[in-house]
Amino acid sequence: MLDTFGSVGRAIADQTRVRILKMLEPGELCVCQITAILGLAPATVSKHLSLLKMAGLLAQRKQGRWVFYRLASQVTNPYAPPVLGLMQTILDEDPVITEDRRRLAKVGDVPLSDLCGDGRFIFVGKSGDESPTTKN
Amino acid sequence: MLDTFGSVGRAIADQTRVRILKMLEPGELCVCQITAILGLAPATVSKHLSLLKMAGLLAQRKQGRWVFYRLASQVTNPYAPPVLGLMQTILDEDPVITEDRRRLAKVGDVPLSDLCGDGRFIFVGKSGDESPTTKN
DNA sequence: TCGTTATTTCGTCAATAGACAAAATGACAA
DNA sequence: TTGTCATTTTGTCTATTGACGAAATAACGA
Repeated sequence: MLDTFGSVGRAIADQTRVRILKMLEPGELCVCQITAILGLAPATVSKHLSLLKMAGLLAQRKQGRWVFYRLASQVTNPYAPPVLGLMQTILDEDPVITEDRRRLAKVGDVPLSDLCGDGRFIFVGKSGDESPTTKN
Repeated sequence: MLDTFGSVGRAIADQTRVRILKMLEPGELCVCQITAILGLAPATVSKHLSLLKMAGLLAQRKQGRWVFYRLASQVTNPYAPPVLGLMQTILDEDPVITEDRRRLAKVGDVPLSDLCGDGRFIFVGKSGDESPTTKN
């Protein structure tokens, strides 16, 4: 019980995982999209996603090679819904979160088949000079 | 903003700190009372209390040599109230929390001047064999 | 089948966190 | 003042966490 709550507590104790939860509010995203927005190594992102899923905060959907994550609607951890509910009421004005949203808007416009491909598509810098750069 | 929320997130990510928050629900407690219930070194408890206070979850009152901590009512961190509110609705059936409450009831009966005094009063074991033992 | 690609798992490393003892601080009491 | 006691700070140790690259896995397409 304390452990179950603890898994949720530890899940939201990390800035990167909070960013993931916030960027999934509008809807599901592919791992490569999340990776592109965060600018972290795929392995790192995968670990965070796995932890969030274990805590019952995220759910997973597999479509071919791609894996889509979304905020959990089915309750596997009784402490997940109130925490998810709280998260959705806060941090909307945070500069990091709004920047993530800006990147998310651009990511949404790029077909997955272009976006993935081993980090060819990476967002650099902040808003203003944030035109996506393409390797090669 | 993300940092401010992060301080609350990290605060509740630790089991010991959750226990502290739960045992303070009925009202303020002296550091030595909290220490007696937790069975941890005073320095460790002090660190946890300081962290919870920094996160805006606890407030402090000094009375002579003793320091009393209580759940924060004044808002110094905008994310503290919703989290404190959530905490008070959960974990009431958790075995660790209920055992802490049992110890709390006993601690309440002991005058502070007896309770403190360098760990003379320590709770051992679980309910059933939990008669407090007194060194000397 | 074989190669390619998205994701996960594994192994490693540096940074952080939680534990304690010892020392420092602050406050009462003689 | 001087001693005592509750609490905090400091230093140290170990365990955990978050990061990455490399290797393993899983799924598509030729």
